[in-house]
Amino acid sequence: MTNKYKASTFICSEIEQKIATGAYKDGEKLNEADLADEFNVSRTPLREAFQILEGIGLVELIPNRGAFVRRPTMTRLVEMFEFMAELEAWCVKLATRRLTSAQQLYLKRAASDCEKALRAGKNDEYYEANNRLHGMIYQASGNAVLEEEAHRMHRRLRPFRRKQLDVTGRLEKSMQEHADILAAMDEGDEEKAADLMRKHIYTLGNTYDQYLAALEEVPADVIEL
Amino acid sequence: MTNKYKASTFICSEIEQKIATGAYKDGEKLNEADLADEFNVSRTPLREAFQILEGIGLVELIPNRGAFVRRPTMTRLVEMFEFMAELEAWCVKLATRRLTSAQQLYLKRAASDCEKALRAGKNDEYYEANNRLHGMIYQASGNAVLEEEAHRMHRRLRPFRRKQLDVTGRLEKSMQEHADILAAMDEGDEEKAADLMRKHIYTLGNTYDQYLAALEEVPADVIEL
DNA sequence: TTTTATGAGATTGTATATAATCTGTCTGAA
DNA sequence: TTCAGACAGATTATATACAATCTCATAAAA
Repeated sequence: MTNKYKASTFICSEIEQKIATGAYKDGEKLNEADLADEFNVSRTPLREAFQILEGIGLVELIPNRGAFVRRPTMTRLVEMFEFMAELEAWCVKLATRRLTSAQQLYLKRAASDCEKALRAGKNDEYYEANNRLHGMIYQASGNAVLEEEAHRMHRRLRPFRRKQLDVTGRLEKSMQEHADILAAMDEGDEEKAADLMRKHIYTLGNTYDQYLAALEEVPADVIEL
Repeated sequence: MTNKYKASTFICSEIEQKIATGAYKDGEKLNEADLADEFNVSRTPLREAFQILEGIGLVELIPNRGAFVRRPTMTRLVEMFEFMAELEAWCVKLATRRLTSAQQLYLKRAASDCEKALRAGKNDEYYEANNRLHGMIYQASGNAVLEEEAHRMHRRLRPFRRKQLDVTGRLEKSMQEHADILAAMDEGDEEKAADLMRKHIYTLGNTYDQYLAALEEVPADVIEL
């Protein structure tokens, strides 16, 4: 392995990508020996990667049978976004009640960083600032379990996102949505804030649906929110 | 291993129990070689068990450092119940809209089985029927991702439950709550049904809190709902 | 023909061996 | 003393060896 990280981590993200892009088809069996060969590692780290992938839901592990690709269908992907939307809406609702002034400041800075990055056309920075914004909302919910689950779900959706492309000015709209959510939080209107967040996240699923419903295969990724 | 199952599965539930009961203390390091010795297996299935436990959140895996017990604090346990309550409330809300008559029938039967088991004092049967009831509500939500996450969270809470004991007639109250939830669903009042379910689950956390807040240590388990 | 046995080959599960990394202690220089 | 470097022991990560299980084709029996 050229990478300094644990081999299993690397392998995991590689396979994750291959499943997301469709290089590995749904239901396909992943043979340990073959893949170990392909990645130039032994079966041990590979099996570890399988277990992680099972946790992400991209692989099904059947005892004494092996690992099988479980690629989300269009329907399932929409359900994942629906679930994520609800989680984030709940985070916002709780955060609105419990937000400290320090957290509030942090959120505004993250939002402003998003805007700067967008104007500068720096997608990586936008991505990072956006993560900071959402991450702080998870944290500000004050429920550490909810926070973790939100992060986990976000991570599960990651391979189905696209960092690079801004389709139909979605990013511009996202900026406005961020602002609206923060405004509603400032007003202390938790229902409104939650509702806006739900739509903000769920729009992704819909946009996705709208563009790609006709396609048989689930495409590789989704625009970033 | 005397068991016919995969060793890792067995080991996993053993360690799970030991963490829940406090035999392994929070933050304690789990040494691979020692535990392998203790369970009379090699380190391989043990490492697998660690990974599963990490997914359940009972262990933290630090690369090149090892596995460390992460036993939920009282606060965290309450947060877990809070999260579960919200998940189930959402399930009920969606289920109320989408319930088929077959599913409705299934629910009523499960509820009635709960009652029979309770009267007969058969705790195992109550447990099973109760699971059927809740499981069907997850399924009837129509969102497979939500359904899975509800099951996952239920499983995570399992080691902290107690199947045997009915404290302060909690089970009797649970029966009534089941009936009320189903009634609200029949009426098509999704908000009411969701609210009742939220309280039904969350009561556990509160009951727990009420009884055991004074204790320093998180006790082994919680009454069944 | 259909069904059940059986065995070889393939594949997964577990054990063990080797490599890489960490931890803590010691030394010696500033 | 205090701190960087280095070495030894311990521990984890990975590779390989061995055991258990499954798959599937073949063949014998109903």
